[in-house]
Amino acid sequence: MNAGDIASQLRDAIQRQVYPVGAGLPTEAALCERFGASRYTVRQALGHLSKLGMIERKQGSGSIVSATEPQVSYAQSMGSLDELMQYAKDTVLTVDRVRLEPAGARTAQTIGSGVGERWLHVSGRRHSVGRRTAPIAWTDIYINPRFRTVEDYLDDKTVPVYRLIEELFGETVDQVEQDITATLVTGRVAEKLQLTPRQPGLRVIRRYLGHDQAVLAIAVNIHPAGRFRYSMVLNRSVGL
Amino acid sequence: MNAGDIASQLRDAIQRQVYPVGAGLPTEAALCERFGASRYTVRQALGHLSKLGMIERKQGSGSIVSATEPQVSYAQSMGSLDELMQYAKDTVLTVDRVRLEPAGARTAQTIGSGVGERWLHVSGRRHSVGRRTAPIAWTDIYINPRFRTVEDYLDDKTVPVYRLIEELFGETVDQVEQDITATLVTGRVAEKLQLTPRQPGLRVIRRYLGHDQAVLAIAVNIHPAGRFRYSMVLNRSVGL
DNA sequence: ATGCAAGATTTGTTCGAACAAATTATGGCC
DNA sequence: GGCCATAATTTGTTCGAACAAATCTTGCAT
Repeated sequence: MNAGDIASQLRDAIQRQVYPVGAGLPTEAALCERFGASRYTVRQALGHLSKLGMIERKQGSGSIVSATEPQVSYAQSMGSLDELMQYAKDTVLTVDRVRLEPAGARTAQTIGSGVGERWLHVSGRRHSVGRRTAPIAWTDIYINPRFRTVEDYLDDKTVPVYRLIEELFGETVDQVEQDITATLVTGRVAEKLQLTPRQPGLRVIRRYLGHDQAVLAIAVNIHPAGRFRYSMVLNRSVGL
Repeated sequence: MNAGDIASQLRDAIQRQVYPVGAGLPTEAALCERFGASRYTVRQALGHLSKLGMIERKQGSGSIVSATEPQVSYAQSMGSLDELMQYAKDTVLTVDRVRLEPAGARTAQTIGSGVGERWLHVSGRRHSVGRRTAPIAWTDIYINPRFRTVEDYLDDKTVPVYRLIEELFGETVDQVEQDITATLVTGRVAEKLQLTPRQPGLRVIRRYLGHDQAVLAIAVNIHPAGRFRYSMVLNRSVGL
């Protein structure tokens, strides 16, 4: 009997509650005898179930059933943060203004900072590279004052700000929180985006968090309808 | 030398371009000799590098270096499709209409079917459960005619349609494609959502794909601004 | 030179064995 | 009974070996 078959049979047994959740599985030695397989093969099968999240194994103690169904999860296939941004490689940020300014009440709410904290505020338009088209987004970036010296490196517009922070300060972005809402594009932003006012748009807020959950930077993007679509593909994956 | 050390040394060698990307790694036998380890141990180390996405292995051919750095990926933490939908558990779908109707040109474009194909079209409003609030979405669901008999099971409104298909037909949703765009909510939809016309909204299209990339169903959700926010948290992870 | 078949190479899978490390059970001592 | 050292149990890791499956190489026949 090969590893796959053994794993399959054990999975069935667990689902038929031959081994209920919380109960122990037979020992490796016992399974070897039952299936007439070597310990290597049995261990491969058990390792598979473990990866599926159906059992937990503990040295010296044994294996216990932790779930009756594989812990499926849908993982977004994303190789890097650039893919999260999707357009980073093909777009250029044209900086309109850079200022170290105190957060107003609404801004503090948006970026989760204290009112009056002086974060570096970078704003500008994001264009497709190469072609002379209307901008695809208006961007407001709020950078933690700890990293305010990135201001001097904003020339190279193809490098995302979060990457600048990573490289210049040795920080790593460990987590990104992203919110997407619908909004009405009006006033100055509509003008900058060469848009007739009161058009619908996508408001994408990204919070870049460091290893200790500290906020490194926040980017607020306003995308006019029709110029941007947020796509993702989620694959069924098992375990993790 | 143990498996971890071997993996670590090979990783260093790859990063120092002793084995450049595209080039082949030494064979297992050679690595056994070099590190004075058994083939089992060497294979464990190679398997680790493979999981990290740094090498690709092919039976009969050998291992080639595919990347100089571990392929870090930002994985969306999502235990199930219900989490992708986010609101499934706390909302109820009130079905307005169910019809087997031929796809028009625009609908066929949206759902990726042929014009004239008769898909089961379910439309309705999605409410928060319990409270008498304005609906948070207008939903159009297009179901592959293969599964049109789910029509008889639509009563239990808390069960998402994709789950009905999974359970009734033994299908599994292997992939979900999701597109988010901004839109203007007008006409009949605005009315059904108790909305003054020309409000901005979020248009979320989800395509549920089976194991052979076959389209099982498509859901189009229109969320009025302010009543819905699409949030996600992405964690840095290595390997996948 | 070309094409194909046989052989060599390389990774994939399984076996039996041995020891290490962690946990649990046992038994004696107070 | 309670405590602690010891033994037994169980999983973790590694070894050497053998064969299978996929790929590549070689050499022969045409």
